[in-house]
Amino acid sequence: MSKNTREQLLESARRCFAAKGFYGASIADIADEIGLTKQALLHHFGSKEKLYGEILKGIAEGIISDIIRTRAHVTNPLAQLEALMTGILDRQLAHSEEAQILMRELLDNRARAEQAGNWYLKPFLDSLVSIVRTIPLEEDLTEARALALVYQFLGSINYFVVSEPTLTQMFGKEVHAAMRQDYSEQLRLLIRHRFHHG
Amino acid sequence: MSKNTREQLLESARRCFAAKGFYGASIADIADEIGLTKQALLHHFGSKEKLYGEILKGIAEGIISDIIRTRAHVTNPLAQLEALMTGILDRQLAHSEEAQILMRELLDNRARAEQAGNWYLKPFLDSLVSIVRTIPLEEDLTEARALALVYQFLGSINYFVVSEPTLTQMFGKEVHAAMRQDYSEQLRLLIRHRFHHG
DNA sequence: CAATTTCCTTACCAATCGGTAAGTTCGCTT
DNA sequence: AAGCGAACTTACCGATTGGTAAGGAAATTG
Repeated sequence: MSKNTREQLLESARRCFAAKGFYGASIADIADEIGLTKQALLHHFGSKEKLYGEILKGIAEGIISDIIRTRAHVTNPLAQLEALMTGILDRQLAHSEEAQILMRELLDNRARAEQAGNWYLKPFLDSLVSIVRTIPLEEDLTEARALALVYQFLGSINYFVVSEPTLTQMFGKEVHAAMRQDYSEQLRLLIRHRFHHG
Repeated sequence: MSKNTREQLLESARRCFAAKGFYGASIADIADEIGLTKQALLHHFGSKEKLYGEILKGIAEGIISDIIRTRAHVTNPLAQLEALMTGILDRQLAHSEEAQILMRELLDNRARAEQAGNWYLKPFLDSLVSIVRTIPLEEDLTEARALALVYQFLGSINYFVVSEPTLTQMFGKEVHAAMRQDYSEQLRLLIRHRFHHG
């Protein structure tokens, strides 16, 4: 039964951290959401920071294993890039709390001043860069240029996922549903056009 | 002298909210940064929420006035879109606190559950959509499709700006400086390629 | 010169934060 | 049946949060 409680706490924490951020979410809220006291949470995770750390680790592992699975099934580098990006889009849309937490992490670790190398997703970025650099006619891109390119697509994806509530608020449910349906194709178009050299 | 103090408080608040978010930044910190007590801040702004509201309003006004200025100088719609996007990129890079605050707002107003229409930047998005829909061969895009398209570029920009500390941490100062230098051109390439129909 | 307003202070408040200490209640082992 | 550790609870703790109340100094106004 302990395993279950732990998983429930992690789920609740994922929701709370996504919605309110690390500072805004209280461990009392998180525990309360599944009918426990904050001391029960502390019993399982030791501290708020450790709980948050486990969540970050879990998210990174999920994303990276997704990537590895995708890379195994596609060989052509451009198709691989396309598959990876739409795969990430689908994943983030399905688990938008994860996208929110990662976006917040991007904003907060400036303040938290974590030591270098502590970031879980660098291998993921590195593999994207190396894929771009094997695309025909793009082999001699500098690391910075390839990274900038990759980052444009990643930015599009994450920004869109994270904007859901605001977009729905501003343009209505129907428009956002249509956007969501189109986005995958639009992303593919964007990538293809970018690499379709005259 | 009051005007000066007010402006100093706004600047300090902008920095703090950008770095720590609405919940993470305390009014005591903000006031302390210019050598005052939090009660002085409350005297000028009434409450934390009102202070934050003024900052949001200021940011939106700045961006929108930038847009209006740009639109007056360029006529061709594709060139206009390009100029607007690179203009926004430059602006956000120069005032990265603003980009951070807007990104946080995107994440937090889900939790704050603000009433619809309360968002300051809708007119800005609307004008971008209308520009896209006047680009040759794109006239019959639906609103959702045009918005998705615009959002891809905006996402690229804001995500990049906000990632500065993390990118610097992961890849070093030099790589990030190179990325920053390239990003404007890469953005232009992305836009041009996207609309360059075979 | 007197009165008022602006700007800021110290003093205080209840609420909430993350975390510690000390049980209690349970199921499992020996 | 005795013991034990895991899973929780209530009861606290000091620190910090946003905000109120009251007053003082100084400039502005009558």
